[in-house]
Amino acid sequence: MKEQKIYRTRQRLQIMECIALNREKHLTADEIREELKKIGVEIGKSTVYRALEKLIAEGRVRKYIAEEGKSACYQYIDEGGDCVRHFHLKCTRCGRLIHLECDFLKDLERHIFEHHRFTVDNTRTVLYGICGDCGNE
Amino acid sequence: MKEQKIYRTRQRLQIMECIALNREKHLTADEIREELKKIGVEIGKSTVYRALEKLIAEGRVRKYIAEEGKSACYQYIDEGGDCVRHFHLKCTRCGRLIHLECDFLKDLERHIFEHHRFTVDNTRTVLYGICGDCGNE
DNA sequence: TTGCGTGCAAAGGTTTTGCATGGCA
DNA sequence: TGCCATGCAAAACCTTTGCACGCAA
Repeated sequence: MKEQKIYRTRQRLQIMECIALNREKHLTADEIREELKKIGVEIGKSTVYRALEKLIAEGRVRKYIAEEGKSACYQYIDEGGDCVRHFHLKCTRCGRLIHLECDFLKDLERHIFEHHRFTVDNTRTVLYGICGDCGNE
Repeated sequence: MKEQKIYRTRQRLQIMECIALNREKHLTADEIREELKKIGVEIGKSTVYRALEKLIAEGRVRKYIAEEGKSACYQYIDEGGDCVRHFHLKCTRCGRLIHLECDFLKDLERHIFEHHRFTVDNTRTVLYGICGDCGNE
């Protein structure tokens, strides 16, 4: 099992920059291409998908399933930030992303590790559901 | 807004029976067709999808979306039963999808609802991480 | 007889892959 | 120079839709 070198290509840097600039939103693969097109940059579809794949593997980008049937969304993860530690809840109705710092979730991690031999990675895990505001309607 | 009549056709009954027999698993639309083919029954793709759609609307079947792009899974809901809901764990190394039925997760749902006003939807939530087998290497 | 259901093929949409070419290190 | 990356088109995938025909009630 050997590590593969990762080249810093123009495309990869621009995709990364685009996501970092839009860190408060979350973009689909195609929206990333659109954003880049606005500033005169064209990048092939497959390149975007392949770049995102690597960024997710590196833990620099988080992938969301926005809505069924629709395309996935991607969002920048601030390095060293709190997001690496806490959990995320995403409302499937309004799309809001809630950052959750809570000891109960640490217990969850421990429980799953001890009883089910599985180490949860919360940089990739998102809990989907309905937030309080949407549930009250 | 008027109710639409629902006919009890051969296909619908067989699909329902197939899901009910496999209640401890969850099947994709195509797996349902495969199962039926084993006993010499052939049902068109679209029929299966359309039947499942109605069964979900009736609350007789639950749909799980483990991963975007991949096929959805369907599972029978026991009437009056305990609603054996489960969560999914996915190993990001070997790709294995683990079905987790565990009371701790019910506690998690309750906790998040009571303390954070958020209703977790376990039909589309997947916890990512490293499974025991991969972690030991 | 009415109108919902079926099944085929085709369409739709997102993501992946094959392959020749390009470019980082 | 040796690989990895790119980009195009094509393929792969799951799901939905159009339409003529079938069948439950």
